[in-house]
Amino acid sequence: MQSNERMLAVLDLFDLDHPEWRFEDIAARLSCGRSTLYRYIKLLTDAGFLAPAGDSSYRLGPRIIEMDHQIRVTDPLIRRAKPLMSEIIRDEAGICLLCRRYRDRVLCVHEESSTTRFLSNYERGRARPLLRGAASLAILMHFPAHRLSRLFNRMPDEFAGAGLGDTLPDLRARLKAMRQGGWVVTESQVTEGVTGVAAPVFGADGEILASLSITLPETGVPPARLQAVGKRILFCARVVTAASQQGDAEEK
Amino acid sequence: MQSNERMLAVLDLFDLDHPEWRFEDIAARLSCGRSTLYRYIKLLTDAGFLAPAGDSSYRLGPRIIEMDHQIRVTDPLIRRAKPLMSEIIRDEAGICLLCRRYRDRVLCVHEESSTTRFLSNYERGRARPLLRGAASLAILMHFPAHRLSRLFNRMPDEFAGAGLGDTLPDLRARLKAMRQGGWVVTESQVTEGVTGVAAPVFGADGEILASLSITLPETGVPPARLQAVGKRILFCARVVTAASQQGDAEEK
DNA sequence: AACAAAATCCCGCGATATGGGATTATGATG
DNA sequence: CATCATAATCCCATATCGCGGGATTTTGTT
Repeated sequence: MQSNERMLAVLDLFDLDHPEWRFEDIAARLSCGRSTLYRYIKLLTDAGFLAPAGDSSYRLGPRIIEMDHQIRVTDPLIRRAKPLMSEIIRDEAGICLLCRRYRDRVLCVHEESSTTRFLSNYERGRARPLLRGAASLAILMHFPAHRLSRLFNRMPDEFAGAGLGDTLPDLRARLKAMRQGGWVVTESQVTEGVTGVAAPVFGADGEILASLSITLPETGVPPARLQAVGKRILFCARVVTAASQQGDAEEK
Repeated sequence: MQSNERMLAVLDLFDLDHPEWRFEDIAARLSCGRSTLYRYIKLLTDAGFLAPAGDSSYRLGPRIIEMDHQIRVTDPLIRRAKPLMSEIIRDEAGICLLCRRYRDRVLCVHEESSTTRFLSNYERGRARPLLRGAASLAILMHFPAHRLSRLFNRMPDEFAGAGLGDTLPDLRARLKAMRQGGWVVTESQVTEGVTGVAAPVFGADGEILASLSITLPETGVPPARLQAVGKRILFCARVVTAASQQGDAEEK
């Protein structure tokens, strides 16, 4: 299996820092023959995944926009969480996020914002480190043991750097303490000057699936208020979890 | 070239009406061997384009969300139009849309909404018929002659049904009249009870590229107000066009 | 019309994609 | 834990086609 991988590798070149690629640069990066690459690009362009951007350059294409809309409208997790998230930000100025695991990161898959908009650079479609920020930690603290081991052994320095522990037992103890709190609170871990409050959402199989969080546009939030926000977020996360388990049961 | 097409054909199965596919149904639809299809699905899943949804079912995956975000943040057309669109809906209750050609339809690629939210079923990522609605007509009226001929000859009934003309000369005359107005106004053509006002955006090559429009949540809008809105939309569309031409010139 | 660059076509052979059977992994149940 | 059914992966030889550099055509600019 080579050809299909190579074609998908073309799409993998596009990211926030390199949103547009010239033909020759793609060819050089992927060590591809000219004819072969023109063939891949023609296929991807015809399918809408790439779009010509002039001067033998290409950008990601409209089919992606269309497919993202399909996800937004039909994804069961998003549909279950959305009304709760809308209600959350009715009461609290901030941005409510639904995030899920994606590779070794956490991806925001839905966002609801109060009318008081403020700058947050964590929005739908944005992937973030798994080890920082409430939305991520709410997922990490429920990681299955073997997965956690594997991850820790792969990047111990990152765990230490994030203040999560220098050893695996240390890490486990910290995550256990977080779990017992039910929800996570962080300040300025991802975005300066904000407070994150997040709780876990589980899938039908009982494994960690996502997190529901709110980003408040301030730090130094009074404990009583944090408690109230945390309880609300936890409550709503549990509703989503229950809906997922019920929804899956009904589909069988 | 067969294998890559077949793999992309898997992704083409997913739409709003069929957001989730079972393994056997994909296999039956695409007349694919089991091993082959498992291989495709593994590749697409590993790359993030598909996600397992339980019971041998799959949905579109997180990489799409991520790539859509990349488009949203980096696409030059969207970036140029966005501030103008934000300003438009500051003055007018409604939904401002940026739409572009996509196959034989028109796709909404960006949306700005005033705080007074109302139901519109035309949103970012949603493709619409090329022959109905202001956003579409603003593009159609500037279609190059040969393209228009080809399209008309492919579906004359649709043009007649949309009230655009029974013959090609008739159609051309109507589109010419629209062009001379500078912008297009439609009522309830796509969504009941709304008025659409749209103007064309051209690319650096002078060809029609997109349309900028606003959807007002009412019909029977007084002519004077329509005139003012139309002028504003046209002005902003011209700014985007000029910015595109300038932007492309600067990049050379 | 001239020219340069971009994109497409050509072609034969070596690489690999294929698919059905065999095997392994997984999840549910008792 | 054992059993069983189903889902997913592996195997393999052969049929298919993907490859890439040169040739050719198309496109855009002057």
